[in-house]
Amino acid sequence: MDDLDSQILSILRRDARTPYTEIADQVGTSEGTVRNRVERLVDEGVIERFTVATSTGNVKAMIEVGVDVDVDTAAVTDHIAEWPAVDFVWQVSGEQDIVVVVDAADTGAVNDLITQARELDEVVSTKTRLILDERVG
Amino acid sequence: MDDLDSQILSILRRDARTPYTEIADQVGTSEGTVRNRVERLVDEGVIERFTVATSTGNVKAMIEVGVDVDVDTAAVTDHIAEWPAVDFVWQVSGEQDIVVVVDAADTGAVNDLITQARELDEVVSTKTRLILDERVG
DNA sequence: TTGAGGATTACGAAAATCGTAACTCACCTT
DNA sequence: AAGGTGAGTTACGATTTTCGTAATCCTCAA
Repeated sequence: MDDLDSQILSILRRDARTPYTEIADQVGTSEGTVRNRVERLVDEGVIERFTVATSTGNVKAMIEVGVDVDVDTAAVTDHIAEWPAVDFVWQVSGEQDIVVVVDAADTGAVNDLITQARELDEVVSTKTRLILDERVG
Repeated sequence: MDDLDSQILSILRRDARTPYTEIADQVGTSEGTVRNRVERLVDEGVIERFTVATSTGNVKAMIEVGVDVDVDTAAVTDHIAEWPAVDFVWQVSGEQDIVVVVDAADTGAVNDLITQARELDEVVSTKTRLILDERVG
């Protein structure tokens, strides 16, 4: 993972369909080198997979969830990850324990998810933030 | 968004680099149709972008950033998005204004980013949470 | 200096993409 | 019913990208 790898990754993160030839031009090397490096990054698992970010709706939000101290946080995390419209579920350090990133059809759907979370016995608090805008690094 | 679109999306989610020709074979149509539909899905915003899921096997964190009231939050957001190791930058509602999701080499690199953020004139506060575990929905 | 191993480049063949024109088909209008 | 319209699909040649492989370059160590 040197500087060249990082540059390639940052281009692919923005658009994973950028041709090797164009990446090569941008980072100042040859198509073959880009190809070799991308293959290596995939082998090493640095690139997990090529995918599409879909937005079924248009409201994104972060829901911070607090759970009881004696709860199996990982189990709750797994459970929530199964819900529709959920992009990520993170176990985090800090006041709350779980952060759920959702991409819902509308604010109503976000609200449904919050309600659903609050109804879990393990959950003691939620705090929601709408994501107003997103930039990709 | 009919059934054909869904099939195409599900193939792209699995591997966004699947050629149109192969998708066409799998869903029983022509390359041109797949191409038209993917283009339409992109135009409609259903497909936000083609990207790579990376796991540098390292330290992920959420950095919540508060900025001064009279600051152009969007400009700060754009600026931070350029930093290395930054996955997303979100403008959010709530106490803080910006959430930066980073995937850094180690805790030291996370710390560097926090320092870098605090050094911006516009930034008045930061709060960091390590992401201990991630599930995808 | 010499050799080895890994990374990079070069290049032709194969494959995919792209632009565009022709075609199909459902739906309207008269 | 005939004719027209427009969205979606197919066809196909030109262009671009990918892919396999061989040659070259570089660095390090013996």
